[in-house]
Amino acid sequence: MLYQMPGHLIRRLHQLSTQVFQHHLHEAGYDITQVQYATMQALASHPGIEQAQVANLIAYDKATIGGVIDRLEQKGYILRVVSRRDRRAREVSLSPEGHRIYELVSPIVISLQTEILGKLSLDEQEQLITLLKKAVI
Amino acid sequence: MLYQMPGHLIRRLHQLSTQVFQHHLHEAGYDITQVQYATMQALASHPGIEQAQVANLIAYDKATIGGVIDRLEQKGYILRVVSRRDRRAREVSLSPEGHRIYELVSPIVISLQTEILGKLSLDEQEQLITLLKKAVI
DNA sequence: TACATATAATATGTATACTTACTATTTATC
DNA sequence: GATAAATAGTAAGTATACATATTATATGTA
Repeated sequence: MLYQMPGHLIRRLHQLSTQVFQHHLHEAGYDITQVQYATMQALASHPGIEQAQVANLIAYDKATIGGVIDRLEQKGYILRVVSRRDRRAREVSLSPEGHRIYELVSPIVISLQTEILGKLSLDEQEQLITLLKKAVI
Repeated sequence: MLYQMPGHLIRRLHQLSTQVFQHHLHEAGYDITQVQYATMQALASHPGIEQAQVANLIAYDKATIGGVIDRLEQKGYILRVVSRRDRRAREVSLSPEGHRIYELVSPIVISLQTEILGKLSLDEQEQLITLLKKAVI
């Protein structure tokens, strides 16, 4: 009966998704997690954004994003400066090195997405993505 | 483009699922997580099972399950004894109190499943569950 | 302008989630 | 029966994930 519950199935698929991601990136010699990639993606398309906006963009808790950004900063992939407009805020952007890594990693990330749903036909993958999008709107 | 990636969508849905679960159980006065419930479910249907088998049943890492079982034991919901057959192993089962809580909580857990997929029609929910099952087999 | 309210980020604490290493014990092999 | 290999569980370390509290700063209102 557990195996019928969406909650359980979603957890399993998330687990699988994380494993596929980690496996491919590690294989290619990168040490970047899914959430770190999502953050870099947000910064690539919105340079100079504030931390709180990063959290909004990728649907994360601000405390969680704080830690993610700490680690990306330690790796030298991110620049974080106090905003002149609002001294409470931190403006975050990719460093040149961060941008370079982002460009190198993106094709890998895009190509592994199909493998996450490898048990499904391409048609079913499309259906699932459509349903997932509708479910999380 | 991030919003097209299954990995990202799955993470979002997992996040939503966890929130719905936690909200309803907290509302009802229980302090039990999804994983703790899954563990109790496994023990309800397989009393006296070993920890490693719990991990297999609900698809978890043995180190993670060790921590989950620690916390359930602290709450008094679980009994853990060294196996006489194999002194490395720990046989785990629900305590009477754990069983009582499991019975009380189960109807709540079952009823909240639909809410996790609340944005979808019942038809779409069925479709999604079918696809998820196929994806994680 | 004083002060209440709101907001951005950090700090703290709890609970996953997994990896690698380690201990205790069992099983297989000689 | 001795010993190598395998297995069950724990320990330590890293990275989410979120709730609550705190600090610093900004904003709205009397």
